[in-house]
Amino acid sequence: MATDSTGTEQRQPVMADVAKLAGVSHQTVSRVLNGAPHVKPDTRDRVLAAIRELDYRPNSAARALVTRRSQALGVVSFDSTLYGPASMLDGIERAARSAGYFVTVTSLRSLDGRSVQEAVDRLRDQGVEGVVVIAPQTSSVSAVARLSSSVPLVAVGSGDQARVPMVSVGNRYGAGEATGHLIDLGHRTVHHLAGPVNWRESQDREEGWRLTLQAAGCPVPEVERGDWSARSGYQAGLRIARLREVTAVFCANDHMALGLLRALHEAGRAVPDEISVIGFDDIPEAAYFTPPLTTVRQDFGELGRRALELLVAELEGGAHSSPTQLEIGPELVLRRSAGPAVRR
Amino acid sequence: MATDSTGTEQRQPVMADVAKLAGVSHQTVSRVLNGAPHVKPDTRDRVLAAIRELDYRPNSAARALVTRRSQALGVVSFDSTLYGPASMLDGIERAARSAGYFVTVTSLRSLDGRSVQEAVDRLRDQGVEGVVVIAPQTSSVSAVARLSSSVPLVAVGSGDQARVPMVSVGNRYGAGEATGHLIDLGHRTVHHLAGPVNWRESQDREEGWRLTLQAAGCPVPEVERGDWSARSGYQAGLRIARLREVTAVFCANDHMALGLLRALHEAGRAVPDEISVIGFDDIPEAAYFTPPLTTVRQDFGELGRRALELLVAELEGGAHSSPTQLEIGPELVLRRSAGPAVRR
DNA sequence: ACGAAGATTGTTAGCGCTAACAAACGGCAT
DNA sequence: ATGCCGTTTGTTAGCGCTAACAATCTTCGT
Repeated sequence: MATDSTGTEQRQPVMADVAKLAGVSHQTVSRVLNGAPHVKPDTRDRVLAAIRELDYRPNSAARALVTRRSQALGVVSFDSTLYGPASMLDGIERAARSAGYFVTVTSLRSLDGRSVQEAVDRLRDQGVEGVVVIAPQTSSVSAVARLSSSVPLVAVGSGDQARVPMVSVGNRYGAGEATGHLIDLGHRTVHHLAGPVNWRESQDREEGWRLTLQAAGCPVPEVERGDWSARSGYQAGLRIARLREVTAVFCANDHMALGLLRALHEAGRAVPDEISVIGFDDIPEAAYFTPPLTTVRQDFGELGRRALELLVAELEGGAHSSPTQLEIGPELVLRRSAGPAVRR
Repeated sequence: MATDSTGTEQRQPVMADVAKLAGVSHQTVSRVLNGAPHVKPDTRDRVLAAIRELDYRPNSAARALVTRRSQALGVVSFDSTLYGPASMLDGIERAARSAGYFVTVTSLRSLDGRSVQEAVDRLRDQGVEGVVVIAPQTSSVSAVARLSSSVPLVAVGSGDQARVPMVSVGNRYGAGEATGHLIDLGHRTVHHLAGPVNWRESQDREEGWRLTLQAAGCPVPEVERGDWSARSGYQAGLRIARLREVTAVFCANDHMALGLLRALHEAGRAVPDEISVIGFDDIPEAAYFTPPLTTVRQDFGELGRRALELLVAELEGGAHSSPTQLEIGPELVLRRSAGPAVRR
């Protein structure tokens, strides 16, 4: 109708334009677009040709309005600058794309309950069909658990307390592996440089460490604590370097281990000859630390992928047949920063 | 109308429901929602109360359909696992949020023209109002330039060849600073560990290095080349360690510098006493390398933020008054990995 | 050759919202 | 009181698409 109003309209073509050009009804165009059955090949070809000729693009808002499906999923992430969250996001996005969804992200600086709730609401208002929350802190875990959300939601993080589907890594197990390895190496005990108290992953790793120590009958030393950053690891390292009895340290993540390594180096304490160090994460740089870092690898990408699969299953399956709590096993990667205890 | 069909409908409330409850027309509800003038405070309050009572959420698809605005922007990123892209994405998202937009991401593994074009198309089909392309490779830069896109588009990357608005860091300048610093320190010349040839940033940094060397009358040694990874830096380092005449190396990024540091250490070449090393990026870990890395800081977050501002200006300004090519100045950060040349 | 059962296409009615216009309501100058 | 103007509200049309159903055309058995 508008094609002839001024003659040179250059409005985006709509389905009706395609229909007219192909000599069919708009519904038939819709059928072709959606792969509906019962369209004569000949007709389909004409429609397709018309679509190409006009460079027609379906309007997603109109489709979303009537189908009530936006093809969009939301991700609430925490500081997506960090390697972990960034990798998970990446995994999520890839998996989403291959499942036919778009991903809308929103990155939080703080993970208190209100922020998470707000972010989820915003996303939901935008029409996402489901949400993945990258929720490592305990506060956010409980926030997620409390979420009065009307969208399907999956959490990636650590822990099993929340009442939402969640995929996480076996932090206790990984910490146990690392600690056990050091004990096997002959260390009398293993010190621990932990992450922030209010992070679930930090708690789990600490617990894994403690339990393993106890099971082996080793004394459980005081925990040093950092905030995940290399800087905090360095500061903790300064303290640890002064403790002559320390021969092995398990760090809750690689960044802190890096800082620790640096502090130890400055203090003239040789790694691994005097002190063994093990990290957690296996960031890509870990193999090039001085010395190369023995660490516990976790596959963040896989984590994200699984979370997304869970969400999609919930979205499309309807039936909640799939397990609602998933744990991915981490893996100890041996490098040079941990060696046998040597008594001098 | 549906509230009484089966009695216990639990369909999401729509504007009409709110209108009925507040005793006004749906248009008035719309007016309240959109802050239109000429609504009696009393009426507004009643509408607001009804909205709260029903927990009404406007349907964004319906709004997008009629307003032709989706409130969504797209980001095409390259391997958002890397620190740079991840930080830019983060900056973009934050800026977008505060400007009232959502961000839909799609992360590419390869940045050839077809992939970029496809990604932009996908995004556009989804209804984004504009797109930011994080486009560091030359192939993608030209791809972007060629993009037959009907959405406003801004690129973040390096270079000024493309015909699209772009924000980038002063790679030549930064490389010059680093190289100049080493020359000032008394080094006869500076070697260069470059990035992949087809990356624009790599080319620019190399050019900055070369020009500075030439300007100072220094010999320009053969370039070593890596692929940005610590691993490739390590391998290049193995080669460099054998070259006795090398006293200073400028690395095109921090990760390669890390690998180089490790190789040098293994080869027993002291940094900075025997060889000085400077990186580029200033990733958070750089300060904790052994030794702490002197490097050129670039503010990725700021880059993303600026790109988004440019896009929003284009979107909302209409008038293309703002400069269409922006460059952010990097900054040399002095740490311990670079020191005076010492002749022994 | 006739009707039933598919196959294929068209028609109609919204999805939930905003834009545009129309109507109703007040206040105030005359 | 009368009419004019600005304020406040309501009514009517779509936005571009899909769902549901109606209409038409084939094909085939008998």
